[in-house]
Amino acid sequence: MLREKQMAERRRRILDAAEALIRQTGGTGFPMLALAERAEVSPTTPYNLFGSKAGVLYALLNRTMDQIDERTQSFSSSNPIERALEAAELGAEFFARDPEFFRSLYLFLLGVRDAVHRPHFMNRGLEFWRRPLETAAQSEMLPAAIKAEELARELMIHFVGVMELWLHEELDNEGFRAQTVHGTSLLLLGLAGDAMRPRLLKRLKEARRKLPRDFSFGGGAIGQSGLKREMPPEGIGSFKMSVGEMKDTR
Amino acid sequence: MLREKQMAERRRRILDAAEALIRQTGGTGFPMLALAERAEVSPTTPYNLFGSKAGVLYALLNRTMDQIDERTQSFSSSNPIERALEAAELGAEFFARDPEFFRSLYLFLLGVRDAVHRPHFMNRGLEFWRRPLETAAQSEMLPAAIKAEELARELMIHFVGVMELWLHEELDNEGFRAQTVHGTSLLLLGLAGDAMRPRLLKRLKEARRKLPRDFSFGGGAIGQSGLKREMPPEGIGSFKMSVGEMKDTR
DNA sequence: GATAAATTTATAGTACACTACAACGTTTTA
DNA sequence: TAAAACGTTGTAGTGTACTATAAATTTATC
Repeated sequence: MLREKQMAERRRRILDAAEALIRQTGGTGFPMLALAERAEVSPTTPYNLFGSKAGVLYALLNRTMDQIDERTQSFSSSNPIERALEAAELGAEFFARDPEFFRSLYLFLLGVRDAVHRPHFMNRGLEFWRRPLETAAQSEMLPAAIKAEELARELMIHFVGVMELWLHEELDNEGFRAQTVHGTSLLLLGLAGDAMRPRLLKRLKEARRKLPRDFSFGGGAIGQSGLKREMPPEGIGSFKMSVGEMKDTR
Repeated sequence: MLREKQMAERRRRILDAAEALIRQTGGTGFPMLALAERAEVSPTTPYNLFGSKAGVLYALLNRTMDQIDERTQSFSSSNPIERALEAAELGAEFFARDPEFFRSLYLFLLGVRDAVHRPHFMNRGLEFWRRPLETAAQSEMLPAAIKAEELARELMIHFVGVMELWLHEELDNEGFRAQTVHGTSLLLLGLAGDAMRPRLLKRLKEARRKLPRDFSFGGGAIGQSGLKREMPPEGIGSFKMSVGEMKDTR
């Protein structure tokens, strides 16, 4: 009993320390030793409790999402399609509200194979998109061509794609929100009945205005696939150590 | 002149070695020293030529895509919507045809901040989706609510999202293809005129049958956000070293 | 209160990416 | 042909995640 309580306490301290370090250093590049010191545990304890650095960060992400879960419980609209749009705005807003923190976390976690924490997290994401569509199943809102679950999955997939651009800074916060709403509207548009179409087209057009103007990514062509020098003009230093925000690590 | 030729030759050897090592070891976890040895260059040369391990891998990815670029140049259909569906199949097929290789590469590169190679690569991806829609701009195929560029971007975003699931093995090759076609159909459905709708609905339904049956991810709930033990039953060993396929590195 | 059980701690060690720098050899220039 | 410019090489070194293990400490049990 006491044992478990103390373990939970240590876990909490470690996650607190990790969050503080991310905010302080602006990335996940902090040494595990610094984490242990700040959490006032031994250097090996984070490994005992979370298995790896990725384990710590996934647990932190999950905890953070717990804290905000309440927000996503209530939708003001009674129409499934409207609720899906609400979810899109809510989802984008959630991450865009704390960009440095989430970008750091995701940039690290996206490239990580983690069979422990990731499934929980992905289920949670799917659930987030499924909820607004719940009543759509029995209502006549959705045509027979698709099930609510299938649509939820498409909405999540789109969101993941937008997120991927956002966290690589190919999309700013404004673009993140706009692109999410834009794609969500577009995905819904194909299924909506004539009654909802005008509403969705309106949302599409609104979001469209806030989409990034230039649809290309910085940099551009750098010669034929490795036959020329593909180094940045000002030298290597500028990107050498920016790999996943980590100094060396993994 | 000769100098450049030799440098290109060294680059080629390094990329060849990297590809061979990935196929041999089934991941990107090989040491840079092994890469240098296999390419018969000094340990520091890959850093001189590519800046980092990520640089090597991005260059390799780009080179690989060069080799297959021809394939994506021709579409058999004259209808933009049909061509977009062709692109969806082609895109999924391209990666699914060599899953170990691309999964390794992406799992590493997704989590990496790289201002040098990534923009080139993303532009290339966008171009891939833009091409089938090229003639859609002047034709009456697309409604005024959206531009071809905007649609191309949505298709790419969706593809990126599907890819993210696939490379984390939350989608197998079959699911990758089906989900890509499914989402592409759905995105197009909202914009298609009445003439194309039946065709798209048919594609949607076909793809739907091949979608994964269970829409949840393995693992599932693991207790309240880090207050309980979140370790795998059989111990830590099974995932400790699977972080991004790298042993330590970055 | 004494003993057993479990887990944290401390320490030392491994493997790796990446860096710095001086010496070398090769290519280019004059 | 001589000299200069340049990139590669070799080596040594830094910082990091992660591991192994034995000792210490804390908790649970009798």
